[in-house]
Amino acid sequence: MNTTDILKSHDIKKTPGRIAIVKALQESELPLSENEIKIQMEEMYDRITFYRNMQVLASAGIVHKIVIDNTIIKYGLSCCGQEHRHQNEHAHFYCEKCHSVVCLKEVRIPDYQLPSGYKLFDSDIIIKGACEKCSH
Amino acid sequence: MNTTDILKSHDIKKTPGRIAIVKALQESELPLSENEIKIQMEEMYDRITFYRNMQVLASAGIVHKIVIDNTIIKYGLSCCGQEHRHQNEHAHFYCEKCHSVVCLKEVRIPDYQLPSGYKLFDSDIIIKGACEKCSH
DNA sequence: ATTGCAAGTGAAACAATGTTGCAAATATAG
DNA sequence: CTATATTTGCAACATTGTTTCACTTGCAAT
Repeated sequence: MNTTDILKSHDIKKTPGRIAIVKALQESELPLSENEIKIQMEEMYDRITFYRNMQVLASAGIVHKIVIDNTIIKYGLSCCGQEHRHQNEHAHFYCEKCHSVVCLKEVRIPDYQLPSGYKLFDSDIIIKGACEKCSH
Repeated sequence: MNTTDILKSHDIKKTPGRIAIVKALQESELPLSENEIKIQMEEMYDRITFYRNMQVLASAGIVHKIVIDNTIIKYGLSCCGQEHRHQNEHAHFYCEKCHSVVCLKEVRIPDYQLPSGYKLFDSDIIIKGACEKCSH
């Protein structure tokens, strides 16, 4: 699906900032940080608009925010906007050497047995280590 | 183990700020936020010293930092400082209604099968939902 | 108990991440 | 093309965290 259609199919207005964010993520294999997206957006980038658009894109399920720790944050493109709560959850891998983040779609998240009375809405799994390139 | 001995056994100098932080966590069933600890510390609290002491206590394995998302951060007392990487890892539960955090020591973290070449150092699991009190 | 000094503290300044209010600009439906 | 609801961009603010540096303190050796 192209960038315009992704936005249109979620009833989100097609603005230059939003198109630039989605394009940057589509052209990248890996989730990107705000700064990496900012570089691609060049002079179009505005911090406040960026945060607001990220909220819009995340609520729509088009992107997901990956919080590695409170200072390392990445944004990943979800699969054609089909990523919502309770669906398509996947773990994220953070390489402590090259600081890249990878969506581990193939790592299935097991069913946790929560203590009785607890209700599960969502879960975030961050796996830290060394990626293929960095573990030699 | 009392507060003083915990610090002494890790070769960490016993200062009023550190004692106050560890005491606040010992007296609480649940992990606490900076602000909750600050309230207990009263006029002794100083932001810079707090962050520095948290780093010291975390590297020693006395406390662990729990990042729910980049704006909700809690600090939990580890079991007698025996919590280090690769050991005693446990998931954390965040109640989206009352915003409390619970260490889920009984939820075992399964072995993930990472893609080949990837090395695991550590993992953080945040489970979000409603706690016992809030799910009725 | 005193002293020396490494370690810890606290103030100021800075940095990154994020939010809110408001006036101006714009996307899109009709 | 126009109307209008949405979006943008600026200013200001909030939270979380770090760095530098002068001053103070914990504690071990005497």
